[in-house]
Amino acid sequence: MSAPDTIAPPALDAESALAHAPPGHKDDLRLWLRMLTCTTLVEGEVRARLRRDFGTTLPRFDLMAALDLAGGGMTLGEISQRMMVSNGNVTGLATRLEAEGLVERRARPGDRRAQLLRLTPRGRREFARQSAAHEAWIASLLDGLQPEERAVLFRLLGRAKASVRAALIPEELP
Amino acid sequence: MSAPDTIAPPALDAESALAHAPPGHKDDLRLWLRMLTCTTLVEGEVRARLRRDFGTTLPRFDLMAALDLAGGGMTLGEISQRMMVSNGNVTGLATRLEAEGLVERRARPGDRRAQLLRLTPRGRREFARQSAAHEAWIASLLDGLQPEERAVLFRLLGRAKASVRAALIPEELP
DNA sequence: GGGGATTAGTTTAGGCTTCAAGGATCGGCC
DNA sequence: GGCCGATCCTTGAAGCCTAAACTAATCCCC
Repeated sequence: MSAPDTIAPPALDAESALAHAPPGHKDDLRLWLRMLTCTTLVEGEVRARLRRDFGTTLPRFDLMAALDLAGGGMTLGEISQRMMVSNGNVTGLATRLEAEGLVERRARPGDRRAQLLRLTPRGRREFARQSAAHEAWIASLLDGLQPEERAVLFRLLGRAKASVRAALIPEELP
Repeated sequence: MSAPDTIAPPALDAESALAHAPPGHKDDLRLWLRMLTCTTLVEGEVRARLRRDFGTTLPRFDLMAALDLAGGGMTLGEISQRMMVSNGNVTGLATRLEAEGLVERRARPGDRRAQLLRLTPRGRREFARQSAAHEAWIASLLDGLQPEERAVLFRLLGRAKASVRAALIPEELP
């Protein structure tokens, strides 16, 4: 018998590395790792392009996207819920975007605790450019899928999302 | 006419917020946002549980998982490729894990540039505990999916991954 | 051998992110 | 009116992450 081949396989990601693992109850794990790989690939590419083409970052873009969608401004708390990040995180992002003149803080009438964040005109212009490019990037990255595949994938991801939320929410009650 | 209702809709995530946007070429965008939401939900829960139950973090766990799978140790470069993160990132993670006695650096025979990273016995024990819990968490989060749904989702995510890689790789040639 | 390109890893500066603690404000209840 | 708890936001410490510049070692081709 020749020497055992212990050279690591040239796997590119964790999910592929697990592809030849012994069978077991690891199907869910593989599914999760594949989803994560997929997301990481897209996200990394979007980050790189936002930086290269617009000199901005994904969190900044996400925050501006939220503001753009909600025409009337949002409080920092609403933003943090929408972006699924912590409060303090949004504080910092808002501060940097404000310093760049892309968003502005405004007092919310009748509540001196809260502040409404909204895009400045310049912020709106900037975001419009970024948003158009972003949409095209995503479309091109998913270009290899057939229309029906997209529809089924969309539906199944919705089912997955519901499954995760159902497993999550009951535990979050103190 | 009464005052306009400018209160933001109570959407929980970006994808839901987009659900009633005007139709257009935004299907891909919605698909992507749904995938991202799904991933973010799972990832956030895993992070929280790793912290709560084991006092560790997801990047640490991921690095140890890579080492555990590759019995003979991996170089920092291999790890950074597998985890799809930068070189410098792995340097820092390895340093922290080494300080905790969970991994150890070893010279690679015949190449004084590279070093092999491997789990210490204690690291292997720790990871075994964490890994078992992690696998159960994932299974419980995806519990709401039928077996056939999982199979189809797995296949379609594979197609999506291939699509993204195909759109990516040609551009990375200088 | 010697020299240039390549590869492995570290360092640095800056941004992102969380958790936990704290300050300010609001609302309701007596 | 005055207090108590809840809500909104900020701050601070620590870790994660990247890009870019750098050092050290190896490879290779002549």
